[in-house]
Amino acid sequence: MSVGIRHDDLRRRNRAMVISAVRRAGQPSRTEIAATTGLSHSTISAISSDLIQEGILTESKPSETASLKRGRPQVGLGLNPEATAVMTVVLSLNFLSVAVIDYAGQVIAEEQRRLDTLTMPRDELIGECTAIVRRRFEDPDLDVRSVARIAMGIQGITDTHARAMLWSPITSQTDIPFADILEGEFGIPATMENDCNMMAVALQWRDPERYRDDFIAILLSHGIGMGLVLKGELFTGTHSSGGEFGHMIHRPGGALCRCGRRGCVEAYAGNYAIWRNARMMSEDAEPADVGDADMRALAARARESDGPEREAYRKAGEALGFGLGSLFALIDPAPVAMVGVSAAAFDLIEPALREAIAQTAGGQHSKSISFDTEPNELPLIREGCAMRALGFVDQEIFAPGVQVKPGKHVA
Amino acid sequence: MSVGIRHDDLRRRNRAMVISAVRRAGQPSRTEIAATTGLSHSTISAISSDLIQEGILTESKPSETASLKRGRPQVGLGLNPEATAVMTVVLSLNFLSVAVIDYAGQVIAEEQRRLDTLTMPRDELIGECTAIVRRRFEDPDLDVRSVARIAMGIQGITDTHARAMLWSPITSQTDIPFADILEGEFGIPATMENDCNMMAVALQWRDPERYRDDFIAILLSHGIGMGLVLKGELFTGTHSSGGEFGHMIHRPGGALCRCGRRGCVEAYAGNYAIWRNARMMSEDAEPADVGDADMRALAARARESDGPEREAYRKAGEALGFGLGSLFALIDPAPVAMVGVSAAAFDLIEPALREAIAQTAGGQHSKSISFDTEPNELPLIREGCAMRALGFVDQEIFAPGVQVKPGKHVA
DNA sequence: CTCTTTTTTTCGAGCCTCGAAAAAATACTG
DNA sequence: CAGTATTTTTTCGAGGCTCGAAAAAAAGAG
Repeated sequence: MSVGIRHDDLRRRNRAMVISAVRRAGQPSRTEIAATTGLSHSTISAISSDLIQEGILTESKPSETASLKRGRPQVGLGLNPEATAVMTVVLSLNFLSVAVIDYAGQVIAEEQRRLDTLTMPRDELIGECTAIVRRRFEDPDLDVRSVARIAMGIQGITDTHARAMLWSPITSQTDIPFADILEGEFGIPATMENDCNMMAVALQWRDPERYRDDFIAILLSHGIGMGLVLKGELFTGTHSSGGEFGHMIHRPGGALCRCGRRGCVEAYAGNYAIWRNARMMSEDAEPADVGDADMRALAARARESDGPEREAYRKAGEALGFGLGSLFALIDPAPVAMVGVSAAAFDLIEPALREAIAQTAGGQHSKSISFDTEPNELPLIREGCAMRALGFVDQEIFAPGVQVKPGKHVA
Repeated sequence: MSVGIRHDDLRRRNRAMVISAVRRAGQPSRTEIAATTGLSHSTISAISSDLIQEGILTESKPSETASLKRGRPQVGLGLNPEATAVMTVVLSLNFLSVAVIDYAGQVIAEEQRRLDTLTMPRDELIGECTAIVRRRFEDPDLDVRSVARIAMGIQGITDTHARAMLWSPITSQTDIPFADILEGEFGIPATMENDCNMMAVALQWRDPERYRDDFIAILLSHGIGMGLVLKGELFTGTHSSGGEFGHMIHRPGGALCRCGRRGCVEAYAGNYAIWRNARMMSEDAEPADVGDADMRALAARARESDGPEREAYRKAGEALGFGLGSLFALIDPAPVAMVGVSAAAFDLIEPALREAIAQTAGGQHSKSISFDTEPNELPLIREGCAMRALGFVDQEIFAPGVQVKPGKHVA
């Protein structure tokens, strides 16, 4: 069962609520905050004056929404950009990037770097990651002590506690405890996040109307990944980052997947699988890396004529459709965002995908399921990491100590 | 975002915590409750003396665990059986049962009845359900006003809010708002629960060691159903009861399922599917009802000789294995309880099932996944309904009013 | 310049939890 | 059998938190 509520938790939680309301709403007045949180004006007044005093919030004086109304004008509350900063590190295939983000969410410094992740030995890979972070800290413009959190995102499987990369397609290395490494190196709390989960987090912030309580973000790239939000919360597996949509079984004993098994969705819909089918290679052919440019050229050819390229995309759509259908049997249909280079070829994928879904339990709603596409995953992953890190800071700045004890579950 | 915590919520929640601790632990002393909830002894003392005064808890004097220790002996706190009562109604294929359960969880009255659910018209089906409940209320031994909740369980799909049956294999009727019907008829709050979810709830109470944070209950009967507990909480779909494991796609375009689609797991592992395969009928053959006795005879024949019967169970195991494998790709492996008549034939199913799982993303753990079997689902469903109803009562008795406002989700 | 309206702050009241100390209830000891 | 030690439970005052009501502040309207 979850633990009882102590008297001191009360303030802590309500402070959290106020900060979260401000981060979400932009420049809300105290009155608006009182309305959305359900707390009384007196309480909001007390909490926000504390937060301002502590330098967490700032009053953003007048102007803004031209006050045409009578009465005392509202004064907006905003996050103080200088309250603290966070750092994001995103490691993807052959590419490493880092960014420093202020408390209000603005990027204040960044650096990107190409490197050959696939062949790189373990130590070198870790070394590159720590080095790029170190260079940011050496930047004289940046006050080192202002960085309160590092969130690292990686393509691959991470553990539930967001401490380590367990497996990744971008390197042959496994089980790298990046969070511990970064914390040890820089003495700043760090987490290791799954790329697709961060995409989902970012979508939630980018378009809260559309991506709110339930939605799915699917990465269509070299591999197939998924970030899933259910009832407003990121869904993770019980041991790992979870949601290995790409490795649901599409055809038992079917095409060879990069993971070594057969018949996974990814073995039909990953870049290498589309490439393999478009070239009419065997379904057992070893998965090969395909560049984004090659994939775009492939899509162009598929649009031109009805040859094996188009058929390859059709097969990808079918695999994705049946996979989504099975998923929808479990969680009910939800809006889907397709992200990554093959999302730019979604026009080639969609017909077969919808046809497949229509044959599944999700089928009755197949027409109403809406798809969005976003070809570029990296900015999304970075945004997600930033929001995640800021979220942790929000929770920690106001909660000096006093964390819930690990309790048993509740009925 | 979720709503702020009011000062009065504090007591409400801590009262809930105490009641829940007592329901879970049996006869805990105040000291034990203080330990598990993390609240101070003074607080527990205050809350429990309130609860005793209100007739919700009782002090179960001494004896019990022979107090060999020095010092003042602990006095156990228990639920007062007379505090209130709940009623469960379970509707399954050709069978309707009702039970009255006291606040401590003991059955105090019950009635069961056979009826032909498949052919029964809508009004008659509803009429039978209300009539059996009415008969309980007419029992002079029962104080009508003591029943505070009705939980109805049904095989089939229910909506997220536990108000209505949307679809069920036991009748051709759809969208029956049983919760509203019972509330309207008897003026007592009611819910409409999915059978497999209730099985999962019951398992959690029966064996909290084994079935705690993450586990799966699978109903192997006429159809294939699933109840899923993740991170200690019942997992439901966003619109429906969710977890339609039986209708994940095993083989695209494959065998005909009772739901009208093709290739579902159920079309290979449901009773009718096993029967169809054992008789070497076409996979397109219309699903037919098979009695439990016939299924037991089939299993016996399969054990005797390696004929089509054994092959039918093998196919069922394969379908279940690949389905579980896909599920484990999404949620990580967890203990599984197999429930229902075909769980008694699990020895015939298990080899192929494990072989299939080994070929999937869950494969690396296939050996460590443990299966439990329970051939009789009805008692589980009833227990689950009872615990669910009592849980609601626990929440409502101490929370007179003051419910959280429907809020937006939190970061 | 005064009145009206709206936002924000102030202030006392009422709860709630906590820690410390007291009270209660039993086993151990000689 | 009386006194001591030990453990559980209750009591009591202190400190904090939120709330509602009223006051204060800051504008536009007339």
